[in-house]
Amino acid sequence: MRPTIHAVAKRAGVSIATVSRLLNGSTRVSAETAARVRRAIEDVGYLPNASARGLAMSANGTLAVIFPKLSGPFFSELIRSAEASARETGYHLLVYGDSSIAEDAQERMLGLLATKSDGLILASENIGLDYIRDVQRWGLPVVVLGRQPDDISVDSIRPDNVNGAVKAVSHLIEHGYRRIAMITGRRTHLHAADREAGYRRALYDHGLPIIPELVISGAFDEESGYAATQLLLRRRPVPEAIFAANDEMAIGAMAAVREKGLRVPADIALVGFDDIAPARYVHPSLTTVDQDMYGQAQVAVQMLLERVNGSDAETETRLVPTELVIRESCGCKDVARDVASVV
Amino acid sequence: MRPTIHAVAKRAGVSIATVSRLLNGSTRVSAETAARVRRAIEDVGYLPNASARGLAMSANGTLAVIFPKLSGPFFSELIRSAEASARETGYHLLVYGDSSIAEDAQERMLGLLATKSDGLILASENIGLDYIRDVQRWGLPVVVLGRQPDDISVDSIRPDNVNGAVKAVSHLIEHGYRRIAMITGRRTHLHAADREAGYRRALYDHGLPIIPELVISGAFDEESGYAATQLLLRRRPVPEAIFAANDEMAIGAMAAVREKGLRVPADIALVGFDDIAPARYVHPSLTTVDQDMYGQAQVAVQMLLERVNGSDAETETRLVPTELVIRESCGCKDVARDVASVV
DNA sequence: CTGAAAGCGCTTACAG
DNA sequence: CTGAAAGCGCTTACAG
Repeated sequence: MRPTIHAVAKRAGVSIATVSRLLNGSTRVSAETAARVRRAIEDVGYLPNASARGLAMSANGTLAVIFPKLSGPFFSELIRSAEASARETGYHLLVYGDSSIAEDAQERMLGLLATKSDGLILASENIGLDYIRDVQRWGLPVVVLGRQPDDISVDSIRPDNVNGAVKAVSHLIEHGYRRIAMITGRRTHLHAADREAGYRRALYDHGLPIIPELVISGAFDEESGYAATQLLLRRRPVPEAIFAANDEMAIGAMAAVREKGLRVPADIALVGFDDIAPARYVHPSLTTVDQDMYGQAQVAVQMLLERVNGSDAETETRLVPTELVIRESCGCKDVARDVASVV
Repeated sequence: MRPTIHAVAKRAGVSIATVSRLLNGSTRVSAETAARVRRAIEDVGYLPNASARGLAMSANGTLAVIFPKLSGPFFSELIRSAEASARETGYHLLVYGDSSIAEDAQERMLGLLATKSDGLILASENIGLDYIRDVQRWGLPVVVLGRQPDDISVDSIRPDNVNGAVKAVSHLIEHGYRRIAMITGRRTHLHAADREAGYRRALYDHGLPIIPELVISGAFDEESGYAATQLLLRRRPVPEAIFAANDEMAIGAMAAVREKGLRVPADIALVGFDDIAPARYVHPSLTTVDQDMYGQAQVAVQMLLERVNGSDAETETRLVPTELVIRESCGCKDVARDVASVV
């Protein structure tokens, strides 16, 4: 039997109300009594029961995050960051894979999760709007990360795609490249539209024309980046540089360029977006834009806690700054001859 | 106000005991009543309160994992796998970074965590034995993953390092290499001793001598792998292959070999251990041993649940099988000329 | 500053 | 099969 607040009270010769007050930082406890109670807590080895506390306060001091099938580093930054932020503010973090949600009868899942946490970070694209609505209807604050729920009023966080793309393309322009192609994605894709907008803005700002035949749509995977690049390489003159809307497509592009017997960046420079793990290890290493998942998760927790603490401000989308990560593929650095880039 | 069990009972015209029985799968409810209660639950949109339930049952249906500063893919496999296994058995998963634990006054941290979960997976090397003892004293089942707590009786999980090393070295031997060096670690390192034992066994099984000057100790990082290899390359004759006790050291070794103007695997073959993310992306890609973090986490949850469910069997260490991942650095495949390995 | 008591929302013997 | 009631371990007005 674990010691309860009663054991502490008995030992200290006070009522449980007093113990509780001390525990909850109330000042309405005399110094003497406080000392005695603290000793008693030590003596009996007391730890407050979270369920009892949760029941009494109707709050459980826990946040939940539903995580997606992200690639490794994104995933770990997401969880690490959310956990660290939660911890800092005294919250605990519950995690759920989005597949757990999708498979179960939503009701049940919702139920369990909804009564176990005070707020939810939804970091997956695979959860339907209905789920969000259910959670909201239940009075659980939600914050969405990495997707764009248009038809619903909910707080969300996203990387500053436009500025990231502007930085990437401006960097290429500053290298002296003028004929810069882009591999984009469907306009409906959360990030594609904004990254393309950034591309256009950078060209515009530097007085360069947008050449429609240099903008090709891919599907955000390696294969489509490869295919798009094959098309781009048939344009005359051949583009001097390619900006891919994500790293997967950039890596596909790299393969296509190589296959043509051309070199990156000597013949064609290349910049991606996201800074996924392989970006550092491909050869040449890929210049790209970091979307700062750590920062995004931090902001997510922060926004969520505002809601948990009762804010009823209008829902909003918070943009997290993106940063250019300069490596070899843009032509800034000599391409290493061996594995040095990973040593 | 969220609906409670009373609202359901009222609507269904039964007592809350009956609702509770239905919810908990008791069969002692007539079909008619059950149907009525189920409807009522739907109608009022009822979800059982986890805190109340936890308090009444003195169990909260939650497992906790303290995670380490692992590299990306290990980390995500650990969390994903633990979450999936927990979910399958109806448990929720709470996560904590080990730094959260280390910094706080242990008491508080322990307190919060201990009353919020029914069992703990400790996947970090950075937690002192005292912490484990405290948790155990509190009656919370613990299972340790990825470390070797000698002085304490606790269940643990580890990869089958010996057999992994045997496979790796045997593979090199089957390639025809005879003069096989090893970069190992301090004997006190959890994995080093076993991996070295596997190396020795493989040589022994194939009737090959163990040449002391070909076994050099590193520190499980790239730098020491690099340094150890520089030494190895001064041996005469030069080793035909190197088995590094982990991938970081193997990658360091790769750099050292290259720097000497030698080629991997043509001049010196190389095998690592762990299958970290870069292993796929270095050039040539690294043959290595997968320590199956997903499987380890699965077994961890399973062992933990046995304890949670009351098992008082002797504590034990469960070994999770390791598997050889054949890539280019052992000489099995032609080394790709470009980024094809990542495409 | 402190205590007695009600209440948070469940589960589960105990009767019937 | 079903209900009344006690109890899980806290918090928090309400008095004093």
